[in-house]
Amino acid sequence: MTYAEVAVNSAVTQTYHYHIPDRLQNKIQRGCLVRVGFGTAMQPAVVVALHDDLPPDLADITTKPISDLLHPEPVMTDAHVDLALWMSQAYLTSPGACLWLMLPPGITGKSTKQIHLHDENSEGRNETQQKILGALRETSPMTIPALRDVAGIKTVERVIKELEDIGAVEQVIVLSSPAVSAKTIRTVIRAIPEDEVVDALSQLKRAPKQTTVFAHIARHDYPLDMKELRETIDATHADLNALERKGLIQFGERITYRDSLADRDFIPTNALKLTDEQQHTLDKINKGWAGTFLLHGVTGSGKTEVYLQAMARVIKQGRQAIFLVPEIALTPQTIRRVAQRFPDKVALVHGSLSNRERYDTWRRAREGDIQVIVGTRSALFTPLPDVGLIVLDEEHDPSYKHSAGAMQAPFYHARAVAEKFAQLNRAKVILGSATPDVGTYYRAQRGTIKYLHLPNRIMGHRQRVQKQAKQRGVTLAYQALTDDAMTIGLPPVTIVDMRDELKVGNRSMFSRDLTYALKGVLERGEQAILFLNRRGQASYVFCRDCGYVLDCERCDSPMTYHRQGDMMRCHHCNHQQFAPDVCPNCQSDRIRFFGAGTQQVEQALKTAFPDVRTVRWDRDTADSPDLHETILARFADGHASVMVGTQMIAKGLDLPLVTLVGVISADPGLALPDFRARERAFQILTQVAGRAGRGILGGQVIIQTYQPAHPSIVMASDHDYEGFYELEIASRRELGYPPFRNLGRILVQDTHPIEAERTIQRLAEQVKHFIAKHYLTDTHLIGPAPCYFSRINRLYRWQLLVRSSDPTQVLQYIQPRKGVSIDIHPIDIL
DNA sequence: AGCACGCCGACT
DNA sequence: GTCGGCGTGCTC
Repeated sequence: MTYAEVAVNSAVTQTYHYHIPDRLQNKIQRGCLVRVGFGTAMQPAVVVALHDDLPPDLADITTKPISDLLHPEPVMTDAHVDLALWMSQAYLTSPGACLWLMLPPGITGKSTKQIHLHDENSEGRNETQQKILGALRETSPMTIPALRDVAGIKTVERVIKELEDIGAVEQVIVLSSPAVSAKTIRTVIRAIPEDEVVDALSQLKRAPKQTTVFAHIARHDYPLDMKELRETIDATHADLNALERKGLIQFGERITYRDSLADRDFIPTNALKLTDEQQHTLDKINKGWAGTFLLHGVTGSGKTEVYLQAMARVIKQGRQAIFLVPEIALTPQTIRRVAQRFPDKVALVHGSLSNRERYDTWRRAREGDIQVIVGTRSALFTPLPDVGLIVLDEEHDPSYKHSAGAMQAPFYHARAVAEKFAQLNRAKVILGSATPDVGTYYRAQRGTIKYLHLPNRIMGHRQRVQKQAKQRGVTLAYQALTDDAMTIGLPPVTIVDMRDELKVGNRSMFSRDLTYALKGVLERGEQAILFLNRRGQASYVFCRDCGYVLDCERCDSPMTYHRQGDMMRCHHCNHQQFAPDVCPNCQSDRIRFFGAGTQQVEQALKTAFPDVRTVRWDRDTADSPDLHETILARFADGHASVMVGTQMIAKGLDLPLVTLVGVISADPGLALPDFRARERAFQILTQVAGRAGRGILGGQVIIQTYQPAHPSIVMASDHDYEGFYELEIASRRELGYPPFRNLGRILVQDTHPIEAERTIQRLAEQVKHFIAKHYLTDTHLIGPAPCYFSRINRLYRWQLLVRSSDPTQVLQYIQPRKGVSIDIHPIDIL
């Protein structure tokens, strides 16, 4: 093994070959972190393969040596290297960017270049040179960007090169040391055998303080933390140093981990008794088949208990499990549920951990100290040695996809990556949802993945339920599923046609039905949730009298209103027309409508019911896990009786006192120019509906809409997943959308509108050329057009969608460039 | 990401 | 002619 093939951490798409110097022979393995000279710089790199010989096309190249081994052991397993290389191909991203997903930030340090003043007396030959030398006489060394500011020109590197040639300056490349490392704690331990302790104590008589300290230390035969000794028995440095000098104690170090769960107490729980249905499901998962399962279970059907027991089994086999949840579902409730079942074996991984916490979790996982990871999509890359099971709860959730707006490739989907990783590890994947992604359900129908169904809602165990019922004086109307568990029907859903409300002169945002129901809830001292679908609140136009939505005549997708010029625009094909003054369908002039936010709903509620206590739960009021907990606790404790919120209230909350869920307006999300809009709307409405009536009090759901016949609304109100699926899959088949054809998206983001458009047009030409050259008759382009959200963060956005059996093939030659993102299988096309 | 190379327009 | 700006392509 004399050559190592490595990937550096930059935008380069290739890997490079280096020879292994003698001193590193047998030390370099696949997955090792090394340092190499790359171009003129020093770069950290990961070894992806070892070779006896160079590949033929490199035969006449003189290789550079591997400069250093940065970590004595490989920093990732074979499976992780394989996964990264697969992602690199599947998502058209450099191998380096994929490999670095598996490393904690800061582990490698950064390669920086510093310019030192070498000869004090040298003179610049022109103004620019003089400026640079002047600055360096003030402070040396300086970095290139700093000198660029000083000189006021962009190509400062050239001038520095000239100055280097005349010996005035010197360039030094530094690979800074890692920004994170293990934190150690100083410890002390008794240094003499136990039977000599009494003797030693008697010799310490003249030093009473030392006697106490040593007596304390001597009682333990394991290392004690110095800091703790100082706090508990008031031991000083002097005392300890003296004892050490006398050879009575020994100093040591212990690595400590910053554990984001450390200061929370979890009361261990045992596995719950499964219903027959759950048991059958678990048995199927535990059987031989290594692959993917779809666990389709309505809200409250006990999916989580199945996950936990499947995880327990894997852990018993000495392997590890990963439990992924959507971003907004990473609530204390969820974490507690898992952490209580596997005490001291769980770590939490998500995007807002500090670098230290991330590094420590990474280390602990590598060392086999962690059996279960709970976290969001990036938790997939935790370096567990032998993953046996990956669970994706709410697998349809869009936060599993890292979307292109984020700029940081690869734009992967955690579901696809989890399945690939499981395949490499011979592990299983459980995809759980009450409303599976249409593509996932399609695969289950075709038998590519195994389908498991939990159709019944469990209310709780008979004894607990009966006790509750007695306390509240409620008669039970539920049937027993087994001896222990009772099931409960899904709550009845009423669809309210808001056009009728207008006809009778009700212009408030609450229909008569919803007002009446709220009144009842408040009188009985129960609780209600009011849900507002704010996705796509951006200005679309529809008729408040007949529900008509203006669609593009070419694309059949809703058009967007732009205040500038009073224009309607299609964000698929860029077709424009004037905004109508009257509804083309019913001639009403009430055709513009812009929806309300949570504050307005809260206001309206207080106007209607002056005494009501409310909480608002949306991204504005809760942007950290702690705030989530506070808001939730306020509601769960009964301090408020109505919760007003957006998307996030739809997720896994178990609030038994909630007997009414009101959807203020189901319409906004339906009008988005996104082929997944119907699916998203169905999912969110179904989930919201599932929030009501989880306790003994029963419950009801009221959905307000201007489109009462819309399939997403009707099917959600019937809790009819299969019905919705049949309709949706037929439409996808007809229009050639996933899962029948695949999408690729080129997104251009630029501070300059014209520049953005020019770039996308140029890229579109390249793609068209490629399609023509290869006679790709099954490939179609949608756009280029401005994105629905045409400007985000001061960046103008244009996109081109490629619809094809293999978008990766079509887009593989697009040059990676700043501001251009390629997203394979995008979920976000707005 | 850097950095070299090469083309091009502006200025002396 | 020369200098600096800018686009393109390469780094084992």
